[in-house]
Amino acid sequence: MSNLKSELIETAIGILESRGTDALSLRLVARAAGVSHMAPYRHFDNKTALLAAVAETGFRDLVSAIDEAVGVQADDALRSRAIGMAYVSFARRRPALYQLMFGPQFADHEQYPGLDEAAQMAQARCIEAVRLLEPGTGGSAADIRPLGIAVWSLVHGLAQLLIDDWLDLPEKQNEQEQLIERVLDVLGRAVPSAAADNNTGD
Amino acid sequence: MSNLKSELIETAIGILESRGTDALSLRLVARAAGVSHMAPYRHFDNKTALLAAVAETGFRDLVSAIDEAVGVQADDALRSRAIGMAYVSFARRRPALYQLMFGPQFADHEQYPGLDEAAQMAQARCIEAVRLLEPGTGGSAADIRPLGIAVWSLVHGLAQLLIDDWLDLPEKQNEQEQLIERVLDVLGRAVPSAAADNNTGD
DNA sequence: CGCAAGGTGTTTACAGTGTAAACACTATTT
DNA sequence: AAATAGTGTTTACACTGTAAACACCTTGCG
Repeated sequence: MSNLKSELIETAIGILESRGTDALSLRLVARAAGVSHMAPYRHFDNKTALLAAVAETGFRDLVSAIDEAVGVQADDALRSRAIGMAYVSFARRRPALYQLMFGPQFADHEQYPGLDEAAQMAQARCIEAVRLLEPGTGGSAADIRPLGIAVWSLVHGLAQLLIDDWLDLPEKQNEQEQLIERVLDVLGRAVPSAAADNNTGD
Repeated sequence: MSNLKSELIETAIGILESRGTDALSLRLVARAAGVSHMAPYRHFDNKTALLAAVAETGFRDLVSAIDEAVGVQADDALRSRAIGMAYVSFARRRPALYQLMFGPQFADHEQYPGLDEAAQMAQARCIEAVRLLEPGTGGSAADIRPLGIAVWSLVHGLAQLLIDDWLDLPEKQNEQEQLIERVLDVLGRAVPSAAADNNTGD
């Protein structure tokens, strides 16, 4: 019963990651899956809908990657850092997928509820990273929002800049990772103090 | 003297901002400029090259917007914040252009030197924002790098998330801006302390 | 002057794309 | 047994990026 649908998604991911975004055409996906070029339309309204399904899978993979990395760490501060690192690592490991996930194709991504939900789960991990860093502030849920957004923004922006090679990194890989850690730690340092003084006078 | 070349760039920007990225085809640009669909090839190697020229213009506009906004402010801290706000405002004002600028089309953007140079100028503004926030540390140029990257990442990521509507913002526009300011201020708060302790023990 | 050369634009042609329409087969429901 | 819904196919169309050949118009040089 419609094993084709998920097979198309997997095939699409395969093409995306092996031959790049430009090569990802509906017809190629169909051909690679061994069906006629119109078969995908029985399972997806149009190309964008297939891409949305691919992106949703991507978000779920991202969340899994974060959760795995975090599960290992015991200390709160380390777990928080691990979230950021896992996020960025995922983006670097699967750049084409990541770009698709945040691509401009899904202008009104509320049209794709699964996509939206999966993305919110990713965002939730960023908010969690903030919570872990807050010493013991229980109730100030309203003030945590800008911090959560800041974490997501930093981590997402860094991922984008890394993927698109806008930063000129050191060659050695461990130096690269050290630099990335330092960038992430900038926010890590900002968060606790932020919890202390939450109203900026302006 | 090839007035067509710049006219194609302007026409492309016009189409991009009025009808969106998907509508931006070489043939439409040519038609809108009143020439045959092959004329652009006399001035650009291919579609990507035209898009690169468009993106370069975008980066220059971004830098101008930042410089204008900053020129008004006197206080260092305010100028630093103004840089971030100008950056994000630009992205929100011209979303399609901004997406193109950072789009995945220019995989090896070193192939387009003008693009790369213009983008580096934008990055320079972020590094400047960090310098302005540093009280009086003169020589620690090496330590400023992660901070500059963090600023660029934050500001870029926030712009992307805003444009693609991943954040659910408050309706009122001044509340939106206040939220954005708070997000940017998170880093503003992190930077001075970062200058004090530059080696994270790990 | 004549004429080759190069720059700029045009027409024609082609393979590839997303998608609409009509059709075929198969399983399910009534 | 007959109607229906689901899943796949073939055919067709408008549109895309780009290659090739051709026309024109300037410019420099003998």
